[in-house]
Amino acid sequence: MPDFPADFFAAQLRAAAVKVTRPRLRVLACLGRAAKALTHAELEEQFAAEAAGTLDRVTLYRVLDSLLDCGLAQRTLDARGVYRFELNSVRAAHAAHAHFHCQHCGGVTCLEQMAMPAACLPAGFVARQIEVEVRGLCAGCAGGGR
Amino acid sequence: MPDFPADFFAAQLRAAAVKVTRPRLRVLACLGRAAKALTHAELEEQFAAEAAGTLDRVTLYRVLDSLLDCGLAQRTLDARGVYRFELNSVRAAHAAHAHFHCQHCGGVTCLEQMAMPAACLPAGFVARQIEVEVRGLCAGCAGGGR
DNA sequence: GGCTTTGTTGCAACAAAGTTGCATTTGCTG
DNA sequence: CAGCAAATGCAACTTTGTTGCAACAAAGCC
Repeated sequence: MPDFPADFFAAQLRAAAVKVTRPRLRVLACLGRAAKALTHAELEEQFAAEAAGTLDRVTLYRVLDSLLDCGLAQRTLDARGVYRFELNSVRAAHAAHAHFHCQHCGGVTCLEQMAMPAACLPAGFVARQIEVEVRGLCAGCAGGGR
Repeated sequence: MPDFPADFFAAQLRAAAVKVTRPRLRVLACLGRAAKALTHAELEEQFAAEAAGTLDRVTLYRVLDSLLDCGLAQRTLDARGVYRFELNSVRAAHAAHAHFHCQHCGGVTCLEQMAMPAACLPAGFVARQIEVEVRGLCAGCAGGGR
């Protein structure tokens, strides 16, 4: 995860013609610090632990929406059907390789060595990202469990 | 979509050592009839329209769970993060090719001509299915909108 | 710097999707 | 056909996400 300079996020917000507010900066900082994409609930927890105090549920949803709108963050669904939010810059690195999803323990493993297919689309279609997910059993669950 | 013989589903349930009940048969018949994977809400609607009368929300959830357990159905998340249920036999055909997901209109297109990658896993991992999703803009949205 | 405007925040209430507990009914087995 | 375990239906609840609205604050203007 890259380390972000102090005023980095504020500059990004200004560049996107979006107001620079404390909640937005807090969310960006938190997402920048996180190793993984976070759910709304996880973000809320983080803020509750911070000295700056809790952040309203709805505000958090709306902040995240605004970050999606201006292209700073992206949203994906996890295995439970819950949205996870991630800085776009961080996400780009993860889109580049396949992921393994264990159907038993739910764990996710990066498959960096696996070849990604080339997009082969009908005329007029534009590809922005390709996601490959392999499902099955991880070493731990295949050996012992189920 | 294949056409299922009269007693087909009952036989499948018996084979899976699961009790043959009216709700389960209704759900299987409905899924067998459907062209696409259905959500819980869509199934409920279908049943409300049927002469046999409505099916309890919770019962429907539990019936679907039991069908997942015994391997007759599968569950995936749609773009909204809602579960969609599908007969396993129908689904197998769809897992074999990549899908295109339009980020603008939300439409899904089958990419039958696109090559699927081979799974390349760490030792001990077992692959059961590979899913490839290309995201971007479909012909309609790339041309006109956004 | 103070003022205005417009977008943002926080609160309350709501909606959709899914889960849990429990009493009753139903399918299967002997 | 009697008994039992499993399945059903009902009510209540949890989690996740959304909408409406009044109070507030950031950015621009004088």
